[in-house]
Amino acid sequence: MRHRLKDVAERAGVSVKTVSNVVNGYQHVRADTRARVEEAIAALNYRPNLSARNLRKGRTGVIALAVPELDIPYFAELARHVVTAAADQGWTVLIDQTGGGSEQERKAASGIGDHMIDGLILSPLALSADDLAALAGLPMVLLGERVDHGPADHVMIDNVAAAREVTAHLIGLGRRRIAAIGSQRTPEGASARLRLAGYTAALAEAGIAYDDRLVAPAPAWHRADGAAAVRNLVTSGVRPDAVFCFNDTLALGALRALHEMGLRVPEDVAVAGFDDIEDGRFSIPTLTTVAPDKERIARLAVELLAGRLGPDRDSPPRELVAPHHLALRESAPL
Amino acid sequence: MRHRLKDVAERAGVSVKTVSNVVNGYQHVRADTRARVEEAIAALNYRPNLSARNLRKGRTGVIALAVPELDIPYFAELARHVVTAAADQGWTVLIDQTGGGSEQERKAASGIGDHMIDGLILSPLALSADDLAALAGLPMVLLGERVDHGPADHVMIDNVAAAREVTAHLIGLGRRRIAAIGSQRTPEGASARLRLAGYTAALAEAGIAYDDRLVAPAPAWHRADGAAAVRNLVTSGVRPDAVFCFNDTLALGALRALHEMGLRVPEDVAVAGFDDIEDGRFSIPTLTTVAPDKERIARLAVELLAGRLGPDRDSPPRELVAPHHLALRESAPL
DNA sequence: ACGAGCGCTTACAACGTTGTAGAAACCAGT
DNA sequence: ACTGGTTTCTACAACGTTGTAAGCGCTCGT
Repeated sequence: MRHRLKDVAERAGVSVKTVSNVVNGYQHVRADTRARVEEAIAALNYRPNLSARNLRKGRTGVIALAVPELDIPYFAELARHVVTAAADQGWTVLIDQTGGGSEQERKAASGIGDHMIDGLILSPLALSADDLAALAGLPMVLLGERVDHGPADHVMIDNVAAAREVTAHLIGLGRRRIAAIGSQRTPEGASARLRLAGYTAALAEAGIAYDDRLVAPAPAWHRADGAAAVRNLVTSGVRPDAVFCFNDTLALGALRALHEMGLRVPEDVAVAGFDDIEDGRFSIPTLTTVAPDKERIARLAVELLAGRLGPDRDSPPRELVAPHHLALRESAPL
Repeated sequence: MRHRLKDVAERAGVSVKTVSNVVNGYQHVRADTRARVEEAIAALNYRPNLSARNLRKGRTGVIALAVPELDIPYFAELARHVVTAAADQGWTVLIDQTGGGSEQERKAASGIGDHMIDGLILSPLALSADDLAALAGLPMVLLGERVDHGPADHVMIDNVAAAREVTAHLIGLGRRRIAAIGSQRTPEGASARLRLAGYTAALAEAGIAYDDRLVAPAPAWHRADGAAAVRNLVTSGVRPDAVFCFNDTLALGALRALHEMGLRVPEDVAVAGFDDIEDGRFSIPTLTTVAPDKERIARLAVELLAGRLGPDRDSPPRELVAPHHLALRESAPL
């Protein structure tokens, strides 16, 4: 059923290597020989055995993408773009779910299918720069905010600026009691820290006093956490007139909780998120959010990895910043 | 930097095969030999080369999951469960995005990374049973409704029953003008056909006349399609008092469109979906839906595939039906 | 017609691993 | 010490591919 070069060679009456040459597009093969070989390949439905090829070449043509959770829309959308960008390089993407745990992430980084993958695009939550440095084995590109100036290539957006812009937009709407949802004190909370920094910067610029009762922590960034945070804020008597959620799923949860408590969005409370996931374009109301250029992020990551596997093998780590913009929708309109 | 069995063997003063035996947990290795080898493995940070192992064993420990689109929440959630279930078997999952195109699906089925994967879990949209039969090369498990009694193992839920139940629920709420959104006449529309059949069956049981103006096609099953279908229905003067959407993203789009047109859910129009995606638990209003047991579907698929790779290699194709239930929420409450 | 040169093809070895078969070492029990 | 059996270890070959280097045969210029 499954044939090898040898079978094709016998059928075409040539050597194994000649078939290999045809398969690999080697130039110096006589036209009629090539035709005969190709006929045999077609007849036997020959497919190269990649394990063998990899063993020989030391390359697999497979890269891994490791994200915390696949069913978080942001990562799913990102994954789609990475798969597409990788296809342009002729790569297949093996997707790994780390669950955000450091052990899982370490496992991913130290070589999922050891030698099965040529490189890794990792979106780390739990691992620190030091952890990662210890895992230098595999060519790696990091996504997101976790590790700045780490030991590996790195693609991110300017979180502080983005958070500042979206907060300034809420201020521009005349809101003064702006809550921030999603703060985290753990070392994992690098994104949270940056976005919080942007938030406070915008407040400072507008001369609004920082009130830490308006800053709500969220252990994870799921819808349920956003909803819980809003309920806490409102029932504890802090009356925000706007909410900046550190990602869109938090914001969708917040919308839900506000609705349940009879508060109107945006009239009573304006809401803004971060990530621009598809859901936010159809929620009720639609969601104002920071829109990172995911397609660009994915493409940059893949290109950086391609560099690492090729000419830039030993160049110093690079940090690339992808653009973002504000998507103004109903929850905090223009 | 990267070491081989041979390096470990030299350091431990044993043969290559003994190291291999230690790595593979072979029983008959003297305790002190084993200790010496393990010390050497640790010292050199040895990792087996999977390409070589695969070449030798003919197995890769990698299976592929091919779905139409990763950023459709249903598939993302399913993917998460498949990855988890596969991990229990010691497998890694390579995720492939077919985009629902027949060419892509064929490519996936005929061997993504030829010889790189041991088996395939495919959620086909475009391929027919005949197409698939031609691709018998790879052990395969199909998900969903596309191909009944096809040439491969198959996991699904009882779509007709589920659609009948949810429609009956809407009827039970006193609704009589129940729209169905998502019908498709193309061969790709197998799920659509089954769900439509359940819908009509429920109408018939309740003695409600079928009105084909209430049945709206949807080219794809995205939020935008659901929104467009509802707008069409309402502006064309058909006044439904309930809408059964053939999946949840359609339903979320429908909620949005109804909201935009000033219709209240569920008071004016009740809405039900299909899939029980996370979004539907936080939408405004929350979404009544058919909840397939995704975790079970994933586990069954992985187990079937494990069978195919093992003892049941040549047993006839099996069809397994996973359970589902109705999740009653605000959009069409009890 | 002959050798140089080139185009085309091939044999061989190697990539790192494991299955097979058998050798060597060990352990009683006589 | 010797046998028979078991445990522990090893040499060798093979998985399917491609790089190397060399071989063959053709063309062409003289």
